Amino acid sequence: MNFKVLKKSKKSRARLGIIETPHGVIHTPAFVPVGTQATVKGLTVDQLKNIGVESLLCNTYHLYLRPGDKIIKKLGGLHEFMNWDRPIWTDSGGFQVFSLGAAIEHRVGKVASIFPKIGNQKSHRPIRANEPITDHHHEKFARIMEEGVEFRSHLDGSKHLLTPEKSMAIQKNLGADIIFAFDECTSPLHDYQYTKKSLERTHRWATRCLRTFEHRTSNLERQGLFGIVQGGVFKDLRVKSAKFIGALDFDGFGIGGSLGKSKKEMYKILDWTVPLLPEEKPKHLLGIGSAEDILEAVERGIDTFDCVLPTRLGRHGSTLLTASGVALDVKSGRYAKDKKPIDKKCGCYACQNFSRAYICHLFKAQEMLGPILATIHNLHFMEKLMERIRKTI
RNA sequence: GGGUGCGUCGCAUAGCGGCAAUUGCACCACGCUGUAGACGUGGCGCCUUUAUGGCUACGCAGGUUCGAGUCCUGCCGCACCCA
Repeated sequence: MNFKVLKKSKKSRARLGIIETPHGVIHTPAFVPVGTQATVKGLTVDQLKNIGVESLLCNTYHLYLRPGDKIIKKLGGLHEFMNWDRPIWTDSGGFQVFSLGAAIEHRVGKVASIFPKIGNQKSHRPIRANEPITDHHHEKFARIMEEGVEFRSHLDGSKHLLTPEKSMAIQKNLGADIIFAFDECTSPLHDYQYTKKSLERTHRWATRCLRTFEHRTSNLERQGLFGIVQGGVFKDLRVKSAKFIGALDFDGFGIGGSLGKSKKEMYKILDWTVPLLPEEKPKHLLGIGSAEDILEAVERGIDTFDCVLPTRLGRHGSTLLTASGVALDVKSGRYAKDKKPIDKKCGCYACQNFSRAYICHLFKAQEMLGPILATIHNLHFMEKLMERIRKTI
């Protein structure tokens, strides 16, 4: 993997670049759709290519559990398996440490503006490490240790130990072009002490990943390995992490973990960390993907993004409409007689061919074409957004 | 003509003396940011000062009871069976 900065903005830290991988190039800034289980839910690879998608992000944890990384390796690797010949990224399983662990316990997402509305709680006190779980319906599936993370499979309850070494081995078997170091994504409700402890462990895991990872002579032939900066909302921890991870021999960097309780906090986190990372290497903001957030992050020097938001919103019947990312709830009955396309200025397959009324009907009737068309629209929207950003730089 | 059963919030259901009343569907609103998510949460008689509030409600009319969707009588309607 190689990265070249082609142009730098004079107004901000934004830059235009190109990532070269064994399976082709990624023009940055780029949005990377998520295809967790070796598929972007609902879409064929041809549809993705028509939209202009250059790369996809798949998931180590999910593919390890099913069908198994060894099977995928035998079948010729992930590219061959899913018939996608363009670049693939794989997440390390680090996010599942959170989503199957603290997220269940704390009932939150990684951006804490998504606070739970359960009960009458208006505010959340920070959660201390090892605090007992009181609600049995919210028992977590992940237990974190120095060695790695013990998962209880969400599929069949079986136990699996995922370690930095194992994550690297799985990701090697899957054969993605860009892979991530195994980390712990912390919760916005974790306090300073816990976040610090977790950060130090993630740093040790990062060096273990690098030690396991095979560096070959030619950069272009081999996988690129990205290290992940953690530290939650705490400035000194983020700075410490950016310095530590940034000094290691990674091919690029991800900014991960809890990104605070508001968008402002997220932007601050980027302001603290991005300038401390090697300038010539690509920087990825993990799991962020609203149009507004992407614009702010690009200005702060982020090159690539992955996010489930456009695909998930599409499946759930919300279609992205405007540049600010405001969604139109196309499945709502108020569009049942609306002849207009989702967005009359949009050139996507859905908007060129179908009315809101038709797509609304498909959702009401639970026809699979509804989520498919809405997903096409949303990914097209993201692709155009990134294109516009690249032109502007 | 005789008999049996049944009539509950748009539809379908639960309810067997303390009920504005269960559940599913439909409908409506909101949420979703490295995918346990084609999902989740809430609402769904009317009114209001939104409350340990008021009113009106389980085919219709009476009755028993402190209290009736629930028990009794009659009527109406529907279904099935026997003539």
